[in-house]
Amino acid sequence: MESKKTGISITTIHRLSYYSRALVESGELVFISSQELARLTGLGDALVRRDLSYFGRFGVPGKGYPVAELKERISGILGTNRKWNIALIGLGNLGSALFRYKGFERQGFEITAIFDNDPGKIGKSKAGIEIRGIDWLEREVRKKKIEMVIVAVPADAAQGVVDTAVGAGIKAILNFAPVKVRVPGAVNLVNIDFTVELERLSCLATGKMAGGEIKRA
Amino acid sequence: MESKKTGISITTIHRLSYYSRALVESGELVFISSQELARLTGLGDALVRRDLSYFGRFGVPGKGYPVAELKERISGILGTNRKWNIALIGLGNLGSALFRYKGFERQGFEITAIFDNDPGKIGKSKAGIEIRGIDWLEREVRKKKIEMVIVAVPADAAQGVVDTAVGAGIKAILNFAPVKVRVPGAVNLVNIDFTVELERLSCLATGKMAGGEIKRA
DNA sequence: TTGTGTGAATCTCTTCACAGCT
DNA sequence: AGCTGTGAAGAGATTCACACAA
Repeated sequence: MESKKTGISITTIHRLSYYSRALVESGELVFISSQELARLTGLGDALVRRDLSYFGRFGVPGKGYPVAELKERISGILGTNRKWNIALIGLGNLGSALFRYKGFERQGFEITAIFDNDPGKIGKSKAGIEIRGIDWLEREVRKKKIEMVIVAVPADAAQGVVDTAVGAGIKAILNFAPVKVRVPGAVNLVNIDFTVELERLSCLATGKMAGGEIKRA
Repeated sequence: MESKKTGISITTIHRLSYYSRALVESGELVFISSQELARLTGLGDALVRRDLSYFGRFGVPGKGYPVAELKERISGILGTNRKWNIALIGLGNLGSALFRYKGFERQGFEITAIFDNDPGKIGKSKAGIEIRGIDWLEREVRKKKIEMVIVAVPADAAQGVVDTAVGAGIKAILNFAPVKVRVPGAVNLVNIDFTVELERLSCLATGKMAGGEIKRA
């Protein structure tokens, strides 16, 4: 299950998102050079070329990369050339904000089911989606062909709902709860942890550290 | 300005947050071994020791690290042993959710000023904090000793408010807008980009990539 | 001439393995 | 005996620098 020989590293994947965004912003160019892409993303041009070389060689010497094809290749890799049905678990402050967040739909991500354990919310609807208890998860996953869940519940409930999601066959989880949740190796988990990021920031802002300077990203 | 000889890397910083959290969960131990800390965080024990060695040597062979001192050291590095006054810019869905987010206060982060450009919101109060237009930022930063801002505005407004914040002397910015914002070298910027993380997840879930497997984090 | 693709060099992070402290 | 701290090895990631294609 671990990496074999060749492989796109996770850091490259991360940058692909930025290239993708830069391409949208770059307007109506037909070709774009690694140097221009580097400028738009704040990265080095050699790194851009190295990253794009994983797709096989399709840059044109003297001109750059064909923008349309590049976009297509990247969205193929990122999985944004298709639709993803997502279940949102937890409709508190954060969950509600995420539900209304506009950035998701544009990339083919759509929240099509909502779960919460508050009896006051269960049965109500939000933008046409009925809010269910977590015990409905497995049923809804099957019925609505859900492949991804967003976990926006309190820390102490997170492992429980993640286990339920894994039990329902979910293979992709975006977790906002500030805890280390455990999943089987075959399940993909990405964490977004506000507290950790704030701490990273306060650390940087605090400046000089014991024994030296912090190396910037 | 770049790293000199010794320096704590940004990846180490990131893990310090996890150690910190693990220590809180670890209960009333007096000493904790690198192995135990590794188990709690899912990391390797050698890595834990390497990370903690940046603080100078204070682990006790045969016993482990003194928990109380370790906590103190880590919060000193992370800057969570003090209070941070934060301005929230943008009180939309996400901004409102962040304002009510409980996880911040516990670490000494407190939102003490709120800015928005919606005339319908300006002048109103939220939990005792009056909502101001962005033109009040500099005044409020001075008056309330604000050192950090959270940017939760739409993508196209982000660079503008970041520039304003930088102009007001802010040196630490947590940006939620899904764009690459530019800041002077002396300003610390941390981005939390939901779209990028979702794409990372859909990429992982899409599985085999062109030319090979993805290497897991 | 311009800009790709890539070996080789460099730099950084992680793991190994073990000397030495308690 | 148990566990830290760290040199050295290993694994990756990034940058350099240049042959080569259009």
